[in-house]
Amino acid sequence: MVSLAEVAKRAGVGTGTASRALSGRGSVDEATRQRVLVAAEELRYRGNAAARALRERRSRMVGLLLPDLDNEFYTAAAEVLQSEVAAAGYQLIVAQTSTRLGDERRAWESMLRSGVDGVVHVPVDPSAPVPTELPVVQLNRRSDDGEIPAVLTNDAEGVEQLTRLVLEAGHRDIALLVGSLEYSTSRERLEGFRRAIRAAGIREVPIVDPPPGARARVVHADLSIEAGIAAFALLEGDAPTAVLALNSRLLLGVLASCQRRGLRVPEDVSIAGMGDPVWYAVWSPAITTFSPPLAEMGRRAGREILALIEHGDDRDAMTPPVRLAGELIIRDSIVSR
Amino acid sequence: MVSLAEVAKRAGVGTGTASRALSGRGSVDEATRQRVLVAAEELRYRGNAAARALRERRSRMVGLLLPDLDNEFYTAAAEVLQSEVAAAGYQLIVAQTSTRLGDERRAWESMLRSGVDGVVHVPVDPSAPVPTELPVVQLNRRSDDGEIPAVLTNDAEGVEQLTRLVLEAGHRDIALLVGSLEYSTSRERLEGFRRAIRAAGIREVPIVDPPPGARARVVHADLSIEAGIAAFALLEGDAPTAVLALNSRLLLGVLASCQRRGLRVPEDVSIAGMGDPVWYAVWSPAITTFSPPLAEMGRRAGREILALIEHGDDRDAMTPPVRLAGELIIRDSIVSR
DNA sequence: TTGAAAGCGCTACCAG
DNA sequence: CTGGTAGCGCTTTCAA
Repeated sequence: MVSLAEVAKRAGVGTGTASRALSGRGSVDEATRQRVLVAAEELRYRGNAAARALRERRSRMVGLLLPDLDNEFYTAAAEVLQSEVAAAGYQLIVAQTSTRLGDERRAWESMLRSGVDGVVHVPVDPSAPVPTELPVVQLNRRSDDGEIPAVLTNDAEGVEQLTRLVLEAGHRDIALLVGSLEYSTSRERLEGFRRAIRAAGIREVPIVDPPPGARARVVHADLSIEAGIAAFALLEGDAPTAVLALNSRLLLGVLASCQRRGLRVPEDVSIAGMGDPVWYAVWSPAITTFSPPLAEMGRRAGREILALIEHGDDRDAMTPPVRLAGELIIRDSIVSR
Repeated sequence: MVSLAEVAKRAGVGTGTASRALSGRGSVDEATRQRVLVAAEELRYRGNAAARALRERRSRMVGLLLPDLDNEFYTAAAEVLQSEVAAAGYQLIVAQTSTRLGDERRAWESMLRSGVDGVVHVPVDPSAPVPTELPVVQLNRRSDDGEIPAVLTNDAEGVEQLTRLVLEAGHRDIALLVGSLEYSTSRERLEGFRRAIRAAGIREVPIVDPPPGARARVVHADLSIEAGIAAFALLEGDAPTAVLALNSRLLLGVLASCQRRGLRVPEDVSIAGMGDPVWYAVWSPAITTFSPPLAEMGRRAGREILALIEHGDDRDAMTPPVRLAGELIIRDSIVSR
């Protein structure tokens, strides 16, 4: 590894001058600067990130803490986030929180040890404390601690709209498949759902022995195909005419269940989704869905964390959370009754 | 940030002893070690990664250079790779190569500047030189430079099997949709395809004005839905009875095209895919596909890069490339003629 | 077993 | 404008 001292020697200057010439900070005679630049070029000088980080007390690295790298919902945001921070000269360090239980704490620890300047965080356990010693921006979901800056979408309104769409199509026997209430997103989505059904005068009924008639059932499930199948099985023999499955894997589970039982979509069961993985639009029927602006959210989270890092703690400028509106995409999976 | 010196002071020892107590290297009296451990705990000592990296001349960071974070094909491997290196105490730094042209070079530069100890690389431009100053393991594809260790799947055999499946179903008018020949994967897949059709006595014909009869057509396309639609359009009016679309987005494009033109799958057009995104199994018809062991590949790439980093340059031990066999998953999208 | 001290490569300060 | 130098926090000799 070629060091600054070697560049300086070759250019016939001191390390201080070489440093200033390369960084552009402080004044250097133009001729001298050129000599240094040439020497650096010839030696293929790249600098030593660790030394710089040690001296400057900042690493120019941003951490991304997410539940799961293999999830189009997060990676759609991560892609843009990476570009955003890279454009500002930062590296992105990625760690996953939920491969095993207790991993969120562990992931935070290793993030902190790595010396990142700030972290973009998709929380899993909303009650877990979030480190206060460095800038943090939460993405998509938020912790119970409402003081942390966050970039979210309008989950409640989105699901409310989606539900209204179903109601307006004449459905009166509706099921909602949603994640654990632990998540702020699930709570907000449920809230949106309830607003819509209440406004339509429909009551929420228990899953076991539900009374007949106009009704809404809510099932909480893990976000997997299997959980979607299991959740739909709970409605067994008394299937709703419309299902809102607020996660692509849950939705896939519902789709699989319908196939197995010979229920046609959307003729027998209308379906609405959340997010917009590429296959939604091509499925037959194409899936009607509420789609958060994931790319925009990733970009915004990147900008916010960079701003927090570079302009220090004007976090007041950002709380309360940024809400970026999602899009209601009406396709063919909801049919009128 | 609490430093080692502070821990040492609190424990009443020198920094050297504190360092040895914490790292476990070198001998320390058990009682002293306990004092240090307690002091570190009380002070919530985390250490300074930059200082350690500077001193030890290694950062305990691994880079991952991939075309695109928003692609289930890579992220399926990335997820496992991240866990693997994290378990060994390494951080994963991610950079994307193909958001804009020339980005691969740029991404490499910033990787190198960041001081990672090694890089797992999914090459985009196979002719671009790969840095030799640090360990590199290529994943899924390889550069023209055959000396670089790589973790691949058996693309050629896989596609050959897939093609045979189609042939055995009686198809004699087949199209292959595959990526640019630039990619080693595409070349290998094409080779597998050709082996199979040759063995069956079927000739490859040009896309424009193809002669009728038993024939195979090959279309190269970008890996997007739109490109899939465009590629299928090239076969316009003279559609094959079976299509191998060797990428999930290309396949989605074919599916979309078939829908628009009222072609039924698989009755009118049989389809075979590559990879295994979650929706393949639930689609109707469920997609028959050749699925590389992405998780296993990610794990292996992680192990190889760690081995290269920690046991130095016994790269000879690994070249030639590791091939992990994929799985032929027979479902319902290919029908007999 | 232990403490003192050198030095990793860099930036920023200070004197010239 | 420039070179010398201190010092960021750590690990690793080296003597004691």
